[in-house]
Amino acid sequence: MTQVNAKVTKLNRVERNAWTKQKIFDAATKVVGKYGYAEASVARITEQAGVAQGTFYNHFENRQELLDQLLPKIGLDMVAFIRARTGNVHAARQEIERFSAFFDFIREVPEFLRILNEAEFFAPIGYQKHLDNISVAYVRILRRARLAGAIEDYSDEEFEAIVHMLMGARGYLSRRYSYSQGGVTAVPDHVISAYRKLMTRGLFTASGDQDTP
Amino acid sequence: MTQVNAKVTKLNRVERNAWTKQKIFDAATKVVGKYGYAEASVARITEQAGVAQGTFYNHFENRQELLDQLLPKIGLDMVAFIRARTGNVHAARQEIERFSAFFDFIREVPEFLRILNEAEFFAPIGYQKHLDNISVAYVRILRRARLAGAIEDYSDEEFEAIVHMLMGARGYLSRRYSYSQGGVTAVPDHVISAYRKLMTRGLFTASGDQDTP
Amino acid sequence: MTQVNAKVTKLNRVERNAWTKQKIFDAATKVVGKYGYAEASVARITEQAGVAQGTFYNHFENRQELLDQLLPKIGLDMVAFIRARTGNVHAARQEIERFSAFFDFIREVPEFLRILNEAEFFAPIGYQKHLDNISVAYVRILRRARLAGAIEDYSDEEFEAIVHMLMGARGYLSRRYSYSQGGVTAVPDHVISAYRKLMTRGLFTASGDQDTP
Amino acid sequence: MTQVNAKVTKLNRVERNAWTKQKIFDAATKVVGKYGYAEASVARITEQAGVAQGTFYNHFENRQELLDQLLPKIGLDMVAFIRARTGNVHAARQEIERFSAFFDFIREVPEFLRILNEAEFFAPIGYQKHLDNISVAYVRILRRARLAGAIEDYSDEEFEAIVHMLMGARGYLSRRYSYSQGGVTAVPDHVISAYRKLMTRGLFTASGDQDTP
DNA sequence: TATGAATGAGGCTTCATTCAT
DNA sequence: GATGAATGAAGCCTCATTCAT
Repeated sequence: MTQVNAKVTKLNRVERNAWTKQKIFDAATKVVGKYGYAEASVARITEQAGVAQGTFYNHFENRQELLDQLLPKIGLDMVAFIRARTGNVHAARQEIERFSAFFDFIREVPEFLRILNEAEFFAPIGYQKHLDNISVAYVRILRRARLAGAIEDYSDEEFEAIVHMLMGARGYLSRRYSYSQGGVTAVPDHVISAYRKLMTRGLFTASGDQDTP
Repeated sequence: MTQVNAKVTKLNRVERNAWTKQKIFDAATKVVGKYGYAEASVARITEQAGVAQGTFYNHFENRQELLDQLLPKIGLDMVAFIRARTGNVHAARQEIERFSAFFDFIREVPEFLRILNEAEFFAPIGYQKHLDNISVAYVRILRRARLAGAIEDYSDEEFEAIVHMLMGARGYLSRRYSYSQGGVTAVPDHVISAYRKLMTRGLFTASGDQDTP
Repeated sequence: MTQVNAKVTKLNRVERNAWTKQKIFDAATKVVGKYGYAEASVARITEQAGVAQGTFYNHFENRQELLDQLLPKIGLDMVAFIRARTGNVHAARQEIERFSAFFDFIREVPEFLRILNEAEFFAPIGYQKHLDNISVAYVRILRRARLAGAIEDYSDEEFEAIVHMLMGARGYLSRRYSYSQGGVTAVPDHVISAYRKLMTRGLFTASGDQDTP
Repeated sequence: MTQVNAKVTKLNRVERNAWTKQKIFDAATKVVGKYGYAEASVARITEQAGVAQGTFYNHFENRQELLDQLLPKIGLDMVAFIRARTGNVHAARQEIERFSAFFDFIREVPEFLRILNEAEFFAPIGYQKHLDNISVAYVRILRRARLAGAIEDYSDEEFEAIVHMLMGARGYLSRRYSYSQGGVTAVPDHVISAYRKLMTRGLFTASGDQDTP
């Protein structure tokens, strides 16, 4: 929602063009964030943007194209946000920080949650793009941790699975704890601590369970 | 999809009634599984069921009511399925079995995945009911494992968070690995092994990370 | 709403039949009175009567037939009611009494108002029958008053027109003043007095207006 | 039914817009006049208007909104029509003229009758608006007549009641005498004369009836 | 490029009536 | 005669998209 220019002063053709498109983008973010994809009709979006319905089709092939661009765009903002909040500490600590920062971002951009959650079904292309963005970056982080000795005995393939688990858990928890009527609430401490424990010791004690049966 | 009777032999009124409702249920399962809730119009469902559109409203108040009944119904089938596949072994091993059995069930009832995934947005009431069904049972299992000494140092609140994480991870992975055009594929071994490791040792080594900073 | 028998003791075939039909009648009176003809679906009426939908068609050719029987039936109750309230006084006084009694009846049978008012459009056949019932009786009354010298210089044809005017005025006023949420209110005194004046002196003074121009 | 332009020559956007709305209005007038409100489906109206069903909703929020605008619109035409036909004569004579002119208008705009009569139930908002339009004007006329000495001894409250009676009688009579299959017939002379007598002398002779009993 | 009215397919739901039991 | 599930036509409304201005 990078509002380019609150006051239109003197824009050339190209700028006016981009400015209109941006208005539509911002409107879509608000509308989808508030009502969800299903209720995000072109009429509603253009009304919110303050342009005519026809204008929409000068900037997007169709409704779906816009919807599919929404999540990846904001998703990158999220990556930047989380990276900025991650200190230079031990890998396990970093992961907890990322976990927390994720929830902070949701509070910062409340629309994100709904846009993310519903995207899988309403904007599958955009969703896939977002997933790739995130998971590639995440696996890289885990590899680096392994090099540093903070992770042992996980293969690259297993990393990928782990990343998906973490993303899944995260998404799930965010839906469970972060929705609140009107605003977004913090995640309770016990969720954080459970996450830390799971990350550092696993759930079960080793006794009585051997890896190879 | 408990097809009561493939051939109508001689049913009394009550049975015919139930049979019709079941036909609608089965049809809905197929339609939602194939096209998703959003495309599951009453017209499509009744056509698939082989009844008139009006008949639908003799059995359900409205479209939403049916959609909200779909997941909890199949969800209980799933619980039974998983329970039947869980041996009397150490708690950690059991959890892995459950994890695997979940994916087996998806192959058994391929519609379940989509019905589950989309329910959160399209059938929120049914989704909540399903969630409660599952998470209550799950927390009980974890508590028992704690009593048996297989889990240490997790509080009840943390259990709840863990359950949500596990459910989230599971759902996510199922979407990632189980969709295939037309059919459903098995989950790769490295996903299982990654899961086992996460459960039994956590992700990170303890060195360099203290619980209290 | 002549509830034949509160307790069903021992009825033969014919009596049971009449009893069922009466139940449907009473139910229709309540339903139309409360919701209007448009909302008086067969389903609603039979539900209120406590019989199955199919039963309805054992007693009435179709929905319309019932609706058309409703008003004439209650209309005759009204005539009887008004007659019972009309004293043996001068014709003009009698007319005022009838006018008042009409509004009393509405309070006695609150369903009547709606059944009467909407009948013109939803049960035209029944409406016409009711109209004939009433207007024939009314003209007879006026004739008698003319014989007695209480009315002068009105022809039979003009009587008919007057009756229609009186009925029209009455119906209109009843709608204007008698509806109240839930119950029925009395008609204000000034309406009664305006009516009396109109009946006994007309609206305009004679000065300056000759009958023949 | 102010047909702006039978042939579309060269209209700008605003004009085209108004023109379409007018087409829908005219169509609705015809359809309601012919079939009544209950049968005036959006499909029928738009078909008659020669536009798509969806177009309807570009000009009216919903079906009811149009229906509620219909009567007040034509009602004002009627007021103008009647006023144009009312000469500068004695008040009583004027009232007779209005009475006659009302029936003339019905012959001029045959749809009006049905639109007026059914409005009370099918377009209550529009009906109320129309009523207010008319009755306010009517009471004003009566007051002026009282000032001029043409009416004596009626209070303002009684005026209001009288107006309602007159409107009721008029409506009733119009339904009784003006409907004819296909066309509209004139009102018989004896109705007019009965009306005049009622207005100028009342119905009953004074003898034997005192105002205070 | 911006506009916004026009389009028409498609969705959900209601309801009078039929008919097998 | 009573039942009530089944039927299918019809109604209102939404909405993505097109197109003339």
